[in-house]
Amino acid sequence: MSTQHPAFHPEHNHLHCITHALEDARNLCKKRNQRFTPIRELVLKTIWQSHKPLGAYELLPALSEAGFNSAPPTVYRALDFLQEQGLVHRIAMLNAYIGCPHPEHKHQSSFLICRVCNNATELESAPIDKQVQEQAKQLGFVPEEHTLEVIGLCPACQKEQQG
Amino acid sequence: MSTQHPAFHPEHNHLHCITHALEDARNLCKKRNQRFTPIRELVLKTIWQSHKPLGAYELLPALSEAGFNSAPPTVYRALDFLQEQGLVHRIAMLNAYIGCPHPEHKHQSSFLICRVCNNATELESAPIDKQVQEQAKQLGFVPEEHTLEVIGLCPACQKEQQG
DNA sequence: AAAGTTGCGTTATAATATAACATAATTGTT
DNA sequence: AACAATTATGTTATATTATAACGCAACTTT
Repeated sequence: MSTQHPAFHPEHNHLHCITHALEDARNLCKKRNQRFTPIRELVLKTIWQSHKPLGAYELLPALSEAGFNSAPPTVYRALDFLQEQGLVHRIAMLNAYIGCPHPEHKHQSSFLICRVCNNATELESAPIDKQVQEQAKQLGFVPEEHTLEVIGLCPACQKEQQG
Repeated sequence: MSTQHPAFHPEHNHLHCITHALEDARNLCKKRNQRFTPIRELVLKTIWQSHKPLGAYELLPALSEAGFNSAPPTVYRALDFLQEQGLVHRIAMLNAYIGCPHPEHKHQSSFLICRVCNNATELESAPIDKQVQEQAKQLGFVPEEHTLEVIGLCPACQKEQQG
């Protein structure tokens, strides 16, 4: 479980998450003939510094420090690209962005988000998809994409609250 | 089905929706000892002018026309109240607000939203709740609230697209 | 090497939301 | 009814998030 959902396991080796995500991204972009430019890579790397969703403006300092232009359009363009490639998801409730741990296949976005530590973990979307399909079908609606965002308490923060 | 989910049935008598929603709101507020002030009522009524989610700034003209102050805080305060009372839901993907057709019991928010006509209909949340509970439990996460937002094509707009 | 496409720099501004504080209206208490 | 306490609204200013528009640079294809 820890390897599949490291967000709620503070003891995990996060370097693995980062390097794996960046390698994945490089490979996917190559396979798809998409350009994984330095800016895009840096934005993705910055997002992956933690499992906490980051706002667009929180990504600007990293660009600035690396000597790039750091006006909003720069980061929004990178985010658009990364979202198109499925490398990051946007969490609408938070106006924030988070890395996707399995970007190989396009899928819908579902997250558990801890309201205390802000860590977020992506859920398997298949079971939700099925539910959505069923209910939509009854109404004659054709679903194209969706987002599910769950706020609550992660295991670690539950313990904190008891103490 | 038409009465339960009028949003996707253009022929429905929408006056019923409006009057019913306002009556519901009046009764609920009385029961809960909450003040259903003219501003709050007007904002709710304006939201209920259609089944399309409205942005906060789209609500301001109605306030202005009725002679109220129409600076943003006015409408946001009304929206906060209405959300607390479960009379409207916020749709995060759209930064928009929509009336709740069954505000009696607090519940999670789930919507099908047509990307062409913008009409939105609320889903029964119980089945989704169950899914969320199950997946959350496996990770030791305690869900507190969630939103599910599905973009797609409503029945009417599917027909349009064929023609 | 030229043309076409894609990405980036830059400036300005749009769209959404909240902070802070004063005044008014309502409610509860004597 | 008068007062105090609470809740709602008016008002000004500003924070936060996101996009438009346009020119230049870098890559890609031929």
